[in-house]
Amino acid sequence: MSQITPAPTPLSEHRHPDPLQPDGRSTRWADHREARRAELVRIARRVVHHQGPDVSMDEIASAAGTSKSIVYRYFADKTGLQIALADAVLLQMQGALEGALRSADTPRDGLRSMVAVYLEMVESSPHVYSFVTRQPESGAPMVHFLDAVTAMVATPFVRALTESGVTVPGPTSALAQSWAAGAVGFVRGAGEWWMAQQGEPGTPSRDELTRQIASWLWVGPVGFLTRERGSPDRPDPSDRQPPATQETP
Amino acid sequence: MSQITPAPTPLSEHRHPDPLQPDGRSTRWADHREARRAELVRIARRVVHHQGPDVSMDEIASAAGTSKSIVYRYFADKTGLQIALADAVLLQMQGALEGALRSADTPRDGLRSMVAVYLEMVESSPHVYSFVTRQPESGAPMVHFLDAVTAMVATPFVRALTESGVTVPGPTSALAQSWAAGAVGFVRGAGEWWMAQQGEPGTPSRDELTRQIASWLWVGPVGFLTRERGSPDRPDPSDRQPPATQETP
DNA sequence: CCAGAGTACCTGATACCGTCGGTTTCGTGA
DNA sequence: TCACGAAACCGACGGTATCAGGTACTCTGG
Repeated sequence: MSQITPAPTPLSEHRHPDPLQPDGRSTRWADHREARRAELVRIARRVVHHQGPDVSMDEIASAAGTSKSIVYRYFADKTGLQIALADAVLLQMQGALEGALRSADTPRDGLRSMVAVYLEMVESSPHVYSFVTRQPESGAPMVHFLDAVTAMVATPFVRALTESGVTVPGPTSALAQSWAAGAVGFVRGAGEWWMAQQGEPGTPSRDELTRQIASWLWVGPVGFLTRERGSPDRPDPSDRQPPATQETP
Repeated sequence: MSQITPAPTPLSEHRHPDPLQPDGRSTRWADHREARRAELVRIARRVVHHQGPDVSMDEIASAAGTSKSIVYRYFADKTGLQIALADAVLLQMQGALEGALRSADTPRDGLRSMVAVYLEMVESSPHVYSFVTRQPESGAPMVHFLDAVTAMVATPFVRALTESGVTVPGPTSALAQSWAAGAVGFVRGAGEWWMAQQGEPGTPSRDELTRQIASWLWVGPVGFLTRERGSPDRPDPSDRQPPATQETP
C-alpha cells in the first residue's frame, strides 16, 4: 500500500474469475468484458443514485436492459457490485483530490482537501454514498469503501511520520492507521450528522463544516476554540468543565 | 414452553375500578408486558452475542422458547428490537460511565472515560455492537445507537461551551453536535479498525488505544506528536508533520 | 350478596405472503 | 455446436393473518 491508490483490484472473492484463459480468442473478449463490466457499474451507480441504496439486483439488471444472470456473470454477488461501485467512486474522488492537493502547500491544507472531497461526495449523491458504505450482511468485517479511504489517508500520514523523524513506541504504521481510521470515522460521523440535519436552521454550509472538521482533526476542539477566542495556539489542558453525567437515553 | 399466562399479576382488590380507565381487563397485563419485553431483549442480546448479528427473527423467537408472533407483539419490527437492544446497552454504558466520571476531574479525563466505555463495549461483544450499529434497510437515516451516544457526548460539551463563555458564530448547539458526531465517528472508526486488526502484531491494547484516541480528539495529532517528543503542550501550528501531498496512482 | 354466564383482552402456534439474493434450466442465434 | 442470456426457480427471511385457547373482569338474576 505504498501508493495512494485505492486498491482498484480488491478481494477477488467477490469478483468473478475470468473463465477464459489467455488462449488467443479469449483476449478478444477480455476487453469487451471489462468494458461491459464498467458499463454495468455506471448504470448501477445511476440507478442507486435515483432509486436509493435499497435497489434490488433485479432493478439494476432491468435498468441495464438485461437480466440478473448477466449481472451475476460480472459480479460474484451484491457485495462484489458494491465494491466495484465503490472503486469507481474512489477513483473519481482521487481525481478531485489530486487537483485540490496541487494547490495545497501545508499539510493542514491537504487534510482540509481530503475532508472537502469526502463531503462533496456525500453531498453529491447521498444514495450512492449510503450504498457504498453499507456493511454487507454477514460479510467482511470492513467495508471496502471506508477501508480504501482510510488507506488513502494513512499513506501520506505514515510517510510524514517517518520523514519527520518522529519516534514513537511500536510500529508507526499501526499508529498512522489507527489515526486514519479514526479521522475517516470523524468525517463520516460529522458528515452523516450534517446530511441528517439538512433543513434545520443553524446547519453549517459544506464549506463551513469542512473547515470545522479539519480544524478539529488537526488541533482538537481545545486548539480550535482557544484560537476562536484570540490566543491562537495554547490548548490549556487544565481547562474547565465538560464531560459529566447526563440524562437517560 | 410456558403456560398461556405466566403470572399476569392479579391486581384485584388493591386497585379500585377507575371509571376513567376503560377496563381492568386491559390494564391487568401492563407490567407483565413490560417484564416480558425486557426478557425478550435480554434473550435477543444473548442470542446475538453468540450467533452473530445476522440472526433471524425466527431464531430469536425460538431461543426465547416461542414463535415470531410473540416477538412481533412486543416490537414493531426488527428495527424496533434493535432499538430496544441498543437502549439496554446504552443504559449499561451509562452506568459504567457515571462510575468512571466520578473519578475524573479534568474534562479530558472525562473524554477518556467515554472512549474507554465505548471501546469496552465493542470488545465485550463485537456481535452485539455490530447488531446495534447496523443501519436498518430503508429506514431512519440515523442509527439509534450512534445517535444516542452522540447526544451523550454533545450534552456535556455544549454545557462546557456555554459555561466557558466561548462565543462562536451561529448556534453553539450545532457546533457541539457536529463535534460530538465526529468524535463518536472517530471512536467508531478507530474501534472497528482495532477489532479488525486483532491478532496482527503491533495492534495496541485497548488501554493504549483509548489514550491514543482521547489524545487525538483532544489536541489533534500535532499536539499529540509534539508531546511525544518532549514539549508537552505546544502544538506549533506551522509544523512539519502529516497529511501532505502525495503522488499519483 | 353471590353464582355463573358472558365478554374483553390477552397469549401463542402455524400457515402464509411478498421480496430478494442467488442458481439452474433451457431456448436460441451465430 | 456452444456460449449467451432470459426466465423460471429456490431458499431464506421479514412480516402478517388466522385461529384456537385461556383468564380475569363485569354483568345479571336469584
